[in-house]
Amino acid sequence: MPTGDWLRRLAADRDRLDRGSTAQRVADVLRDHITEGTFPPGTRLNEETLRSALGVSRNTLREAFRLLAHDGLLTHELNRGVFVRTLSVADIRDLYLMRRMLEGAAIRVPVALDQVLPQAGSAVVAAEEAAARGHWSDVAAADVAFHQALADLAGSPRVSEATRRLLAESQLAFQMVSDQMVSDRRRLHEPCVAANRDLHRLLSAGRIAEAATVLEETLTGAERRLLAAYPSSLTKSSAQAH
Amino acid sequence: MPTGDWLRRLAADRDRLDRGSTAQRVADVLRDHITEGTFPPGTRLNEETLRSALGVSRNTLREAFRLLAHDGLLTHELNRGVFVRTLSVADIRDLYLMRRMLEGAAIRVPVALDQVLPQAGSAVVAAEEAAARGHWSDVAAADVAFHQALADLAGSPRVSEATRRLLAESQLAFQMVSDQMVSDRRRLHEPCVAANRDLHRLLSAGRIAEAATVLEETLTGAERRLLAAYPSSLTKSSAQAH
DNA sequence: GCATATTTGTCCGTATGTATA
DNA sequence: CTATACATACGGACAAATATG
Repeated sequence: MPTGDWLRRLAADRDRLDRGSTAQRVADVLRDHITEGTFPPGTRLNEETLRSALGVSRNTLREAFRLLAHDGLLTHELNRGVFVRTLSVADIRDLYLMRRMLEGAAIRVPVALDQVLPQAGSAVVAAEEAAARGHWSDVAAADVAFHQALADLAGSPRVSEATRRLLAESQLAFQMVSDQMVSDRRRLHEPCVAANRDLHRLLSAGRIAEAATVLEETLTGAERRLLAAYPSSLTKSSAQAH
Repeated sequence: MPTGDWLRRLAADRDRLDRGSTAQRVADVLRDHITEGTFPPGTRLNEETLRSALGVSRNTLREAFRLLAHDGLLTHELNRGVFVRTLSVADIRDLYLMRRMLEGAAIRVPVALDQVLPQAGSAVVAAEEAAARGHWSDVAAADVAFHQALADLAGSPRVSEATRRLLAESQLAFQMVSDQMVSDRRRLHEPCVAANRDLHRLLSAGRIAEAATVLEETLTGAERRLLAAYPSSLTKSSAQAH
């Protein structure tokens, strides 16, 4: 692992560790850095380096690793350590297959429609505002919130939790293909804004069957854009360390 | 925790720890004992007792606990230890809601039909034979294998893995209501045998829409039987320890 | 309510096995 | 093949929380 700029930022995150369960907070800090591209997919996370940078014990750090591995953001390789998850083409297809299953089923059984639909509406507005300003990573975050709200419609803790993990992995997929380039991120996220607006409108009107169709097309479109951007990023293999 | 008959059986399992990652193997041993009712839901698992019985270190045992908590079989309570998961009525409803979503979607997109359908057939035969002999716990195991095969039809690692966890939790639900009584277990599991046979026949014939309907009814029926048996088991609170 | 014993949470140091240079 | 680096597993220690009398 290269001792770069992120080491300073990790040290600055040490004050965030003051509240809550230690391992959980460490996991939160690392999760942010992973989804924001500080640690690109394929990066190996060194135990000792992170331990001293964060000022926690090995057991605590390993517990945080386990939490993130549970979310699919890290992979444990026996006797080799933990790595930021790299997604294959098959992974991306699988990811979106399961998202279509869960989110599609959730909007067809909208038990918690009244409670959750406003949240979806807020996410749509947030995405539109961020898109107008060209803040594409904020658009991505709002898109995540929107699709989480769709899954929450089922009123099922397990469906919501499973979707939370799938969405975290989806962000990983964007990290793999975007390389933080503005043009890439715009091309990937811009189409979602209008689609989510349509979806919210259809759901508000109770036109569930049409909403299901739009959702299916939206997710399939996002999958297609990811896969189209994928091959180019295979050549530049992700940065390793130490 | 009472030092009962299970202590001997745990000691006998020590040789199973010879292959694979230690914590993973410990988790496998404990998982079997939980799903087979050695440790009923609500039981507190004592670290020191299990550690000495299995002959592993505390850290390794705690790692195994984390793996099982990840599968939803154990729950961690701060400074109180780990307990075998107890499922509420809401949990059981949620469990079967998500199973209907995933298995239902899987049989509608039977990508891996040729590879997986034979396994489903074997599970049907095994269930029929076990039912003829009155081995209801074997019927339950075959039913689990059958529904796992249904989920595997999607050809999706994530759907298969999620279903694996849901099925483990479902077994927990049966543990909560059955109390190992033969009449109870028969009433719970017997209806599944013929239904699974029907399902397999319909899938083999490519009659997917009908299969989806039967699957929906089967899962809803199992859920209904579990919930009907649930209230009576609330009075006799689950056995605690020490 | 209080004091005691037990149990868990956290951390350290070390030995061993494995992968990599 | 040797050497180095690293993860795994073990045992021990102490503080904090809980359970027991």
